[in-house]
Amino acid sequence: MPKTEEQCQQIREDTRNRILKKSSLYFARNGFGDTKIGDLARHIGIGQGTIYLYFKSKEELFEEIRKSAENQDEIKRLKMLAKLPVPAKTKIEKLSSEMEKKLKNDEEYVVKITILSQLLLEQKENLYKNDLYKILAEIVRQGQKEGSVAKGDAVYLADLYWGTVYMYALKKLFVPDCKMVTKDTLSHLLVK
Amino acid sequence: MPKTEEQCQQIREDTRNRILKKSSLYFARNGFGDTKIGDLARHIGIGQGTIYLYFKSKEELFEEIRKSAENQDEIKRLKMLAKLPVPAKTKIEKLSSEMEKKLKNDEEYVVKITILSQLLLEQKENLYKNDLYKILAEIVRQGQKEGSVAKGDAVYLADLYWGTVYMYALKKLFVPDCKMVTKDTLSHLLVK
Amino acid sequence: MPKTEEQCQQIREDTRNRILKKSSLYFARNGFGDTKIGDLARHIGIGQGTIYLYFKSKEELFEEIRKSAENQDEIKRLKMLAKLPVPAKTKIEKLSSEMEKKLKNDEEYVVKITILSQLLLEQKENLYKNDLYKILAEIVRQGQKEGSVAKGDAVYLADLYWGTVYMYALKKLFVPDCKMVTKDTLSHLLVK
Amino acid sequence: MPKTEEQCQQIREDTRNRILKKSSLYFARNGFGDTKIGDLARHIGIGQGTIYLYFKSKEELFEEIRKSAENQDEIKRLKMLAKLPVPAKTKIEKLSSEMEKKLKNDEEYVVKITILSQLLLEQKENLYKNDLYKILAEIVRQGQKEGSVAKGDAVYLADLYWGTVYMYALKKLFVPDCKMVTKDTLSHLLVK
DNA sequence: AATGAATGAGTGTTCATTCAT
DNA sequence: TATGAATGAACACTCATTCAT
Repeated sequence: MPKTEEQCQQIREDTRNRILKKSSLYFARNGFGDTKIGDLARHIGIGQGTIYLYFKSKEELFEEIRKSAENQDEIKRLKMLAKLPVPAKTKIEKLSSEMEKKLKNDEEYVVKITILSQLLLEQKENLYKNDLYKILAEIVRQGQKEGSVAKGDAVYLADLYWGTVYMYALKKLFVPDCKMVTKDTLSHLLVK
Repeated sequence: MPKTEEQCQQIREDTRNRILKKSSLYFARNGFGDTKIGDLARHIGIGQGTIYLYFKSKEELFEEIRKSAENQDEIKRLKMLAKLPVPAKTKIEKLSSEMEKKLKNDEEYVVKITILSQLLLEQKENLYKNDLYKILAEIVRQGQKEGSVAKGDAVYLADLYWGTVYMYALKKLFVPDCKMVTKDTLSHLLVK
Repeated sequence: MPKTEEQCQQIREDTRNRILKKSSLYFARNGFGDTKIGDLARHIGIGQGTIYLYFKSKEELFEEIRKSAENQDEIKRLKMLAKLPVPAKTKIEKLSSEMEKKLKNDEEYVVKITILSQLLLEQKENLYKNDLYKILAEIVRQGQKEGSVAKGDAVYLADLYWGTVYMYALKKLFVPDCKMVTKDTLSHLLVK
Repeated sequence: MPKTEEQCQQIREDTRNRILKKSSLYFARNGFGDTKIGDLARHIGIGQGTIYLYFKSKEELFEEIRKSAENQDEIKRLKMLAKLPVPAKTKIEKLSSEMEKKLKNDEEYVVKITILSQLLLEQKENLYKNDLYKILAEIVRQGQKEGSVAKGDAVYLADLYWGTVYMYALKKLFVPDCKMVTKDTLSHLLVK
């Protein structure tokens, strides 16, 4: 007797997500060229052919992963933080605290930030026009007005901040038991 | 008109270095797996076969590049700096000043630091036992004694410092006209 | 409400025949290598797995189709025709008339003749030892004695005749609204 | 020392033609789906990779072969024949004589006509608008006026003629030592 | 020493077949 | 019995390496 339509739908959804999630770690660690579909499939725990039931090619799978790293939740959260009626210093400390936590515990987030950053690096332009940079720069400017943040190019400082986050994400991905950045270190990149 | 043995030797040496230099940029940008010998040869401006007159394999070429990134001049210079009879703050400022200059102007150095860092990331152990880390940590400890450097794990701080340098090297490699870190920012990662 | 054993048997038989019939058209059009089980199942309107409930493999299905194309009814009919106590000319005209009708209206027959001919072509030997050839050649010889059929190698003429039938079967299979051979044209391949 | 540009050009041209020629026989015999690149390469006597230096994919190679089968020399010759100031009967006899010779001796031509015919069959429309059909039909009409060709639809007769040629090409391709059509048989398809 | 056409081992992708439901 | 998701062997294609010139 055939499976119901719903069951099939569910199975397909699940498998697709499983592939995406497990692949993203693999690609983040090994890059595109060094990732072999055979190894990847074994790592996910499925047959090679199964990947091609869900993605047309290795390249499409990679793009799909990149797309999902680009999703806008992150930016929405940051926007909300930026709009809160609190001092910039508080915002920065809250952001740093969150980052510390995520970098420490949330592997999915670490992978996502790594992939997202590689995307930004490769775009070769607009790097600083990215929303993450623009919003953080805005907070920096607020902090400079309030006197809590050191003077200087706000975008430069936002760049320093996100760059540091990226660097520690990379480290987390590759170095087991690496030293992880603290919220204080992150905050002090911006606040006096 | 036959060339003298010396001339031949010289030509070989030159070609070899040309391959090494151009390749290192290519590998640093694309990684090992994504670098095709065909593309590389075209980028260098020589025939594919020529590469194999100078290197046994793609892997050997890559290793050669890594080796030259690992050379010890850097560490010697840092050791000498560490031994100078001056305050830690001065050492750190001198180091940061040098780094700023090299990151800005010396593409070869930028490539080198990128490759070296990738090596360290992939080693997965000993990261903090590397001489660069140990020596800088020593300077940090000196600074902490002298009261110019904030308290905290010296290795953590050394790691933060070199990580930041690496991050900006990466940025330089991928983002044209990127904002570059200043010697002050670098120094302030360590000194109060 | 459980079905009786008979009903089950009947259903199985029906499905099996449905697969055979629809597949034979598909195989005749696309050949073995270009026929994908997935496409075939979709074309039949059943699940891929279902085919394997009735046939062990793609190859067995194909063989089954070939076998049913090879069945001997055709030859029996021709043998009976050959034995009739009438002039060869009459036999040829009757045969041609039948062929015209079948080529025009009986798709199943068209498919069968196509597959059968491909079989004969690929056998690479014995082509002229096939019963169809031998019996028609016999009729041709009778006609030559009777003076109604042109002189010449009887097998050559039989070959010409069946070849022409095959060619129009092919045409029917691929070209919608193609011009179809007439009984007169067929007859005149043999009779003066 | 590098080969000269000319030499390379020549080698490339030669290899490309060799692949095309040998492949066309292989594809004609086995069809697209049953032709494995590995087998094909072995049959040609080159490495698998070599094929991909000259053709982007198996499909492109196949298309290239089809294209070269479609070339217009054939049609030009037929056009010239049609325009000659001689009776239709003579034209038909000359054409048939040529066909007999080519079918017997010119394997390249046999392959070409097979591929071309498969193309025509698969086009599913316009079959009778093809120049070969139109020109031969013209000759038939001339013959009918002259009284040498039997009455009837000229296109039907042209179709019968070319179909027979195709059928014998197929036979030649698959059946070794097959009986081959004579110029007389071909002519008598049209002339009284 | 230099080239680029040729190679085949290795990788990506398809598809006949199996299997859980 | 029927299904279609999953599988892996077979096949298409790529690319590091070789070799004739």
